Amino acid sequence: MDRERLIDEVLMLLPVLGRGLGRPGPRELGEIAERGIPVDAHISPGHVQVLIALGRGPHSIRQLAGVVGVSSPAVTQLVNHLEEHKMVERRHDPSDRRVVLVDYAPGMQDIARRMMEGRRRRLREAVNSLTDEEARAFLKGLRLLVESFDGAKEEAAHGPHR
Amino acid sequence: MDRERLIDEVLMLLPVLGRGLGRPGPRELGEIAERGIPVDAHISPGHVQVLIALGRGPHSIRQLAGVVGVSSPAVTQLVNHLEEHKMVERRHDPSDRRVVLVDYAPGMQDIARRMMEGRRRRLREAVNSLTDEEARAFLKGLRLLVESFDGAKEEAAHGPHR
DNA sequence: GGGTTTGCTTAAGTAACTTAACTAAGTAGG
DNA sequence: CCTACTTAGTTAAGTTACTTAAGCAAACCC
Repeated sequence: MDRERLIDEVLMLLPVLGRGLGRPGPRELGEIAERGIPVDAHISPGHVQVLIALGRGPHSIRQLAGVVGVSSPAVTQLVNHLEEHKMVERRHDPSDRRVVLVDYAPGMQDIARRMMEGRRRRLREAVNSLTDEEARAFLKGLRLLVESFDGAKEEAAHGPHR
Repeated sequence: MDRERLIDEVLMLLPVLGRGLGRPGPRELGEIAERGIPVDAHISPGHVQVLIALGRGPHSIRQLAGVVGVSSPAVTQLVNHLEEHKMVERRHDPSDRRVVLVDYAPGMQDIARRMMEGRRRRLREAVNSLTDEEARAFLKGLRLLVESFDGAKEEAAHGPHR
């Protein structure tokens, strides 16, 4: 397939995905409610990213900002929201009391995972129609794309003529 | 690779891409300005999608909404913005005067393409590090994902218990 | 030729970011 | 140590890209 046409199609599809990820997914709230957990939370892509990142252990605000790809004030707001809904906790790093360590609230790791299940289910359907090889290529493409955007960010930071 | 971990990684990466697509790309405005075209426009992913869609000929607002994946009021606003900057034109379909046909403003097709060149360049770099086979698998994955989100949308529209 | 439907726009509201300005904690030199 | 600088996080204010609801005008339908 012609590369230029492929690029056009990717440019058409990527924003659709970006928006789609933002939608709640109809069932997720109801399901959690059935388990007796008071979640009227609206979970955005950013929230999902934070919850997944915490799966690899506690993170500082700054670390989360890097991983999620947004500014620290944005992470502060994401964490505020998750904290209000008792999904995560803040505590101070004892070795450096400036840094705020964010972690799952006690016992919330599994529940957080279930909260994301609606989104994960749809993703799983899509990924499962791919062969192992295709899945690997797909992920490779995504990573390359992310890299290229990171590059663009730095380019912008150093000024257009550098 | 474990599918579940792959899904987590995709959930981490997709929002990053969604946001990245939104950034202007530092050079693009300057470059256009050099060509003497007065573009102080801020071009969002939605605008890019509209401009690409028009490459396949004029579209009604409703058609654009479908292709771009947003509501018609949103398209109205996108087109307003593009029209203010003389990128596109509105005209009435003579056979049905309700429908507004959107098309490139005269001579703007090439220029529109150049305006998107910054974004396309970064995308091209990424895509060009893929083999033909990988590129095909990547596109296939993207399409599947988009489908799965479209499905979710209808599911939501018909109510959660249907 | 009234009544419904369809296509688009206008209006109003919201979510998720951004940058700039501030506070508090750690670090280093004299 | 205390003053000056740096780093981590939050608060504040503003922007953008959407959403739904309501309105208007053209087309369709017996």
